[in-house]
Amino acid sequence: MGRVEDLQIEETAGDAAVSGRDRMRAQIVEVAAGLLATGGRDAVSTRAVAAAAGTQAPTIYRLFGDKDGLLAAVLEYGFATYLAGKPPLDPTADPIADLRSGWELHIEFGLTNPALFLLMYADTQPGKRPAAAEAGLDILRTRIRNIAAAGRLRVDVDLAAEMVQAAGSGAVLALLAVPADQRDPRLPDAMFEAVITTITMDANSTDTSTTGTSTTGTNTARATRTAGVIAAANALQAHLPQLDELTDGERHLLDEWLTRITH
Amino acid sequence: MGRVEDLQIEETAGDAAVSGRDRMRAQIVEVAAGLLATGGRDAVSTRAVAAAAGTQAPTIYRLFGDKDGLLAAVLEYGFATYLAGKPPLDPTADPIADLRSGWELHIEFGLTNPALFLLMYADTQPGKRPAAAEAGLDILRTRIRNIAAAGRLRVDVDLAAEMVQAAGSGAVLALLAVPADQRDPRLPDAMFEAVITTITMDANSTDTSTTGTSTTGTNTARATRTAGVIAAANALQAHLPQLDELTDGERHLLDEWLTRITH
DNA sequence: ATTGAGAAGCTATCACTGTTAACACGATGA
DNA sequence: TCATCGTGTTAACAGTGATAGCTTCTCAAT
Repeated sequence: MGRVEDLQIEETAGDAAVSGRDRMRAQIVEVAAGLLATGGRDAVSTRAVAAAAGTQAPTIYRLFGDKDGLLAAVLEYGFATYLAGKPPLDPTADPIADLRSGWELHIEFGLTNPALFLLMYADTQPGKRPAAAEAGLDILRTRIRNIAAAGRLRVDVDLAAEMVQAAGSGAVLALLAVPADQRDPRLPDAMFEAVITTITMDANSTDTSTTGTSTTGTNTARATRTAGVIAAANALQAHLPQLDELTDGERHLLDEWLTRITH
Repeated sequence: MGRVEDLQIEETAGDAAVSGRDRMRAQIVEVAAGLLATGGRDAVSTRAVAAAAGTQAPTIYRLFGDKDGLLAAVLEYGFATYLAGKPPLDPTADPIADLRSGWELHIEFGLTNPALFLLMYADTQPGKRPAAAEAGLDILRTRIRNIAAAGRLRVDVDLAAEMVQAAGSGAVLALLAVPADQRDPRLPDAMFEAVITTITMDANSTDTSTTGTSTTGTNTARATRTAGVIAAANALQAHLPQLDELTDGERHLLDEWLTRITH
């Protein structure tokens, strides 16, 4: 029998008694979040969490109802904690840049908290979406509404938000499904570019953007300039096995060059 | 600890014995697939599967190693079964239309088999992708390669395939996370539109236009393919001075090869 | 100050899970 | 004929989520 919990009790002795329950609740959530982050979902068992928090399994059920309640609390806590560690919200200069920052927030959250991210978007039984996912969607919806307010949104806000969220979760899932050293770092940017050009329209027909922060304009300009080159390289690469005019060695070398061009 | 890795050794043992084993294996997989479809992931327990298949739990471990092996077999079976019930593959008229049909195949698979879909794309522990997911990606990659062969692909094949897959899984996940009557039916089409306009270019916006694909003739397929090769080589040669990715020597050598191809 | 009520701790337990060991049966191949 | 190996079957082990029921403690009301 461990008498270790005396320390915690004395720690909270100065606080009000009502905070004892909240303290224990918070500690359980934090411990569970730690177990989830280090050991994945299977590491979060009621007994393991209770032991690490210095209590017993029934306490979890008294405070959270059941294990799903605990996981929901962990998800909410983890998401809120992550958001709290980030710039709370941008004022606003360019609404599309603001959306991009929200996008990057989501991507980074997924890549740094895979277990939480899976809980958030991929663990749900059909029909129910966790509150944290709804909160994330609200963040996107708010920023998209600013784009709409600027008169640059092509589709309705709800569809645009779902598209951004779907693109983000899909990109993160695709990245997570592959070893870290084999991930294509261009995927998130490419996905955002695809969605943003579909749901928005240019401010003017002429590119008046002077700030270098927006990579959209420069990338698009460069992309259209070299699109023909890349398309030609892709086409040649697709036909590579049929290039009887080249030797095996030449084909191999050409493949490397074309990959260098297209990537 | 599974000590059963001799699955492929007794392939040549006997006919009756092998068929008996395979029969049992197939029945277990089918039963497990049924349980997964009706009751979700939690309904697939070794005892439940064994009982429904008329055997005992240890049989599963002899045939599949462990439960993950069983689930992998179920996923493979479910995906293959779904594909078998669909038009096997299109010949080719418009490569983009072909990609769209592959896209719709994936979306429909996810919506009609949520549990399998989650197993495929959302259940993976970081770093490992199930074989069925790789197979699905290959379907997309093949069709995208046809777009590249037509000289209309803006980005490299791998990135394009990952984008399409990410957009598809993200869209399905977003749809599944919401009650069926609240789903926005425009989401999949909108996502495809976003991706396809980003990764491809219009047929007439490139100097490698392969309008010859519609030319008539007996050897149309092969003839147009070589025509596409030559067009791509010509386009690449025209843009040779802009290929900053290559050194002077490489550019010179590439020039010789392209000349050899086009002549 | 006593008391009563309710919250919390704690043990034991249930039904179930994945997984494995151990034994019995049957056919197969030498 | 015999030894072997695949298979069927039972039993068991270690954990899991979840509850019941007991004990202890706190604290406001009397």
